[in-house]
Amino acid sequence: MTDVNFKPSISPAIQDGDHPMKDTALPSGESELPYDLIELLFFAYREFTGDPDDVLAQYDFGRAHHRVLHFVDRNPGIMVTDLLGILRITKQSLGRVLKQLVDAGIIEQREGHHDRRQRLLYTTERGHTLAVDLTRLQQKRLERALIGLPDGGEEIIRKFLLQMMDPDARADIVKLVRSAHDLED
Amino acid sequence: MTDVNFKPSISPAIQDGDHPMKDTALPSGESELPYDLIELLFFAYREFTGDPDDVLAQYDFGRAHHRVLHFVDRNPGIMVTDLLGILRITKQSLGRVLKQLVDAGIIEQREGHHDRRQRLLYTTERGHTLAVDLTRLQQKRLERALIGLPDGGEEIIRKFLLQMMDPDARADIVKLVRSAHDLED
DNA sequence: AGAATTAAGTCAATATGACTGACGTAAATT
DNA sequence: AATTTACGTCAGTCATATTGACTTAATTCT
Repeated sequence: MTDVNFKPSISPAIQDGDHPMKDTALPSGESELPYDLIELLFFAYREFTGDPDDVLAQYDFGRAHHRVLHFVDRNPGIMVTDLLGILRITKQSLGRVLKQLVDAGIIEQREGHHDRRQRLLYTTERGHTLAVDLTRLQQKRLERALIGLPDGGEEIIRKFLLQMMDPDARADIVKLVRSAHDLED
Repeated sequence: MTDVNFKPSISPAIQDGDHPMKDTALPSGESELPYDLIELLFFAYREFTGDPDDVLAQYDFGRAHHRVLHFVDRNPGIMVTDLLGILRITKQSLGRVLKQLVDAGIIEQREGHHDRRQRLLYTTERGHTLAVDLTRLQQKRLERALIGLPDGGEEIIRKFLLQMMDPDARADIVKLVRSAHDLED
């Protein structure tokens, strides 16, 4: 361990009261800005994506590999083009990560039957196992987060997250996510 | 525009039914894994962080700058050490980003009164304005996401996000986020 | 008063994941 | 036959992060 502060005091210095402009005006309703939700989203998402990291590190993989693995495992036989569309990265970016996953025996490519230009993507048995392991880590955190919510809480979370998407993107997302289709109000 | 697929069809090739192992077994209750929440979180967070990008690009800033700006604006007079703790990055990483923000007149550093080693961080007037502008972008998306949720929906979201954190980290987060303190169950 | 610790910063090298731009090849579509 | 699509590759770059070593100044501890 070198320089990094893992568990800091997190106590901003409120010692001297001469902040330049805070407390002085709040010109246009700034006090109503949803700072709490914004920050909670930041911290929650960081924790959420952090869980799989240790496991992935054992394979010399990173988050990019996780994302590819996840969506291939969830959409067996997906085309490279469609995967690029989901991840919104370039094929050059995908290329390196995908090659490493194929070389490691996590993902395999098969020629399309109807269209022989396609290299359809599948997880191998090992790859599927890894994908499920990582999902279970995230499942644990989600289950803890859902504890104590009122009835229908999970549905509310789902609706909230879906509505975070631009309206015209929602249909596509719902199609992709599948199990969320029951809240297409 | 070159190679990138911005609005793809997102329709995994379900054409050929010979997936290697899917639909064949589901050995250990995999069907109950919360794939929908996991994917919705991924897409929702991407949209959420994507909003400020265009504005930031005009200043030649990226997400790293946004995070620093946000937490400095929210915690005027914060110590460098505490900021490092919140962001969980090294001071070398912070160094470059912070220098650019200071050079651009977005953040200013002042010597601590009680401890002259400290370089307490404040947003300038310009910096504060930028921070608020970015927050308002995210506010818009959040408000759209909260539409149509039942009464107490926002509280449920807040509780969910807070419970995504490890229990021992929650107190610190609550202290930092402040406005969330009413749900410390 | 002297030693140890803390706050902040710097130099140097490296890794990861992304990007742009330009091309190439095979297969399908028009 | 011409065009488009699917996929891949070569080459260079950028943003953000890392590790490790070291310095300076100021505070705290003994």
